[in-house]
Amino acid sequence: MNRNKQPTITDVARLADVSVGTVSHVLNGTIKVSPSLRERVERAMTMLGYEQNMLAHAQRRQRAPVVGLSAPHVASAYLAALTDSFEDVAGLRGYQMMQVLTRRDPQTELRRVRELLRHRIAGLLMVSTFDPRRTLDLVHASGTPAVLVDRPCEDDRFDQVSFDNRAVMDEAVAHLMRLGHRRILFVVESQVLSISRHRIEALRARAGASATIVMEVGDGGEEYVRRLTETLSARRAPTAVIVSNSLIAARTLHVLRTLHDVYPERISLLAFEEPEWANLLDPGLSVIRQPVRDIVRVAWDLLVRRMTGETSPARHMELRAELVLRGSVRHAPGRR
Amino acid sequence: MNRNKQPTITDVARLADVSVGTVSHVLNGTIKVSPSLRERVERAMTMLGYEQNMLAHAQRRQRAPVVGLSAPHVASAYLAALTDSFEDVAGLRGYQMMQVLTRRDPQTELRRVRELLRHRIAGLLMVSTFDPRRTLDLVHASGTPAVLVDRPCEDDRFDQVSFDNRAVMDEAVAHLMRLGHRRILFVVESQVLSISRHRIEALRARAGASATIVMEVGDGGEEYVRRLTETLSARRAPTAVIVSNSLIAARTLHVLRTLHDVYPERISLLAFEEPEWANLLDPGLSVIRQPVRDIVRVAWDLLVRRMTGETSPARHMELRAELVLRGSVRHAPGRR
DNA sequence: GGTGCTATTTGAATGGGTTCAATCCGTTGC
DNA sequence: GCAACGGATTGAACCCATTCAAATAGCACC
Repeated sequence: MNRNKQPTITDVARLADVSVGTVSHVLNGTIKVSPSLRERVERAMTMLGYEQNMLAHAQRRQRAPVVGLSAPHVASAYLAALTDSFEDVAGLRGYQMMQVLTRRDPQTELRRVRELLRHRIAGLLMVSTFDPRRTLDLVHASGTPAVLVDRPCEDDRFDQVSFDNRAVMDEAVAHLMRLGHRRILFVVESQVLSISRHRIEALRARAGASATIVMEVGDGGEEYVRRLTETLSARRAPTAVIVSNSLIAARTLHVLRTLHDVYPERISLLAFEEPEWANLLDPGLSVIRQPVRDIVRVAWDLLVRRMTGETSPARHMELRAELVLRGSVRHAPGRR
Repeated sequence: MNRNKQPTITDVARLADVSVGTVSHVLNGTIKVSPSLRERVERAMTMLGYEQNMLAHAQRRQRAPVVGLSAPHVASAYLAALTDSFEDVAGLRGYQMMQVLTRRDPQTELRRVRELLRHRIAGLLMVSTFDPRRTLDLVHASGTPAVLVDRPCEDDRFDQVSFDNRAVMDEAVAHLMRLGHRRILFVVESQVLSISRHRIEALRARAGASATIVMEVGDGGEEYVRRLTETLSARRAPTAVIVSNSLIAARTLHVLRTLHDVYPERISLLAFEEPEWANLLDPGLSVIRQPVRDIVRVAWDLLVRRMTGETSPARHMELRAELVLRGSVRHAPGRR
């Protein structure tokens, strides 16, 4: 393994017989350099196999050409797509992506984001935990531009982009009610998550509190299977289930299929997020589709604005999500 | 936005009335500091809200506490899980993860990995493209420790960890043949990928070249749907299809279901990778399961060894993959 | 040839840490 | 009481870039 010292800007300058300043200017296009010198410098760089040291670069500039991404995990199709999009757009603009995972835990989020900030990243995208306050204080104190994505938060210090969960939930519930559903179960990861609260509000506002059950299930482990089975076997069981992500959707489908003769005839299923397999099932899974590339694009625009020094008041943007109906949503039993 | 200068180690030293050296030693545990001084320093740090500047730290040490991950994308369940595991294990050891995506293109890989290396990362995990040679030369020249994951490569300069694709493919094909299958279609992303070559070798060795068809389909777009439909509708159509990843599996399932009365009775399906939905389908999807956490753990161990200066010859480790049979694999039609 | 411009080029100061040789100081042994 | 020792502490040099004030070069015009 060749651990020889790599050439520095000084080596390049010596070989090209120019000052280090000139080399730096060629490297960064800081000021105009005459074609002849530029060429000499570039030749020297390729001869030596010189690679700019971004640590020194960033150290001097006080910001690394790196953007951070903090998210709960990357296991869900939704967050994987978000990560993918972000890397794509950041890479195109010459930024690297440094990613931390919060495992849904505010403490972990605080610790990992603190570590990120120590690297003097130029900007940060956060898909926050249910309680990001201390983390946000830290980010704010550091002066690092940040945009909160997907999960709105009572905080007017940061730009935010999210989906209009209330509107799409209202649309979905209205549709279920038109189909005759009068008892709706909503399964959420966590009630304290802002998006869950908004969805629950919309659900209750449209269907009435007495017609709804909310079940909180974390990541939907074995315990969930038991509770769901019980709830769906009760005498006045729900006729429609809405789940808040695709991981829970998978678990729920499993349960629905073990119960005898209920799915999809007697119980309808609708999921937030659109996993790749939604359309492979029979019946197809009805979903609420959230356009990931759009949210990343909007968030990136906001982030770039802040990174280039814009200081206008924080904005909160909401994008529309889309209700995609497939065979998993049917008329309530006894109707039509 | 508070863009005031953050406190430096000098500020801390002044406030605690010690030298900067002492503060640095408290920060990094470089040498022993007496409890009384240590406490004074720590108090000063919290008073000022000091956060270590990792750029300066890394610049002096010539290595950032950052590990790189280069992978084709994160859209597949397999690569998402790999990313997740890597972030987990790296985070536990105080490293940040900087990720680049190669989009399956050697040029992009070269460019993005070069950018990574400029950040003087301490180590690199690569899930390489089909032709990583120039990238590997660059990595080698930089002296950065690296481990090649999942996709073996003719290169004895780097440690490698992969699954034993030949063995598991042999096991799978042997099983299909016992069930009477004599014409097997193998659908791969790209034939030039080393894992594809190994799988194809094992397939042909076991089933005979004349009994196998290999179809190359990239990411399995519309074109693939057409070609697959055609192949499966031919007079002597294959009775078993093996696909090399879960994205292609999804597409393939779709096609199988549009064809009339063939799946799963007349055509069996087996997929490399285990997507979360494998067991949700009816029939369940048979898969070749590749334990992701294991491969990351092994790779990390190797990487740490190199990062701490071990110079033994490069090792090539192979892990066993596991054949998981479900309803999608049946007897060939006419048999039993 | 000299003057006055402008466009390039230079190089020393700088960023915020780490590190190591030198210093300091308290003990121990005689 | 003094020398030798060893552990704790110090602070100047260094890492490799960027940047800006100052020097220089090139050119047109008289």
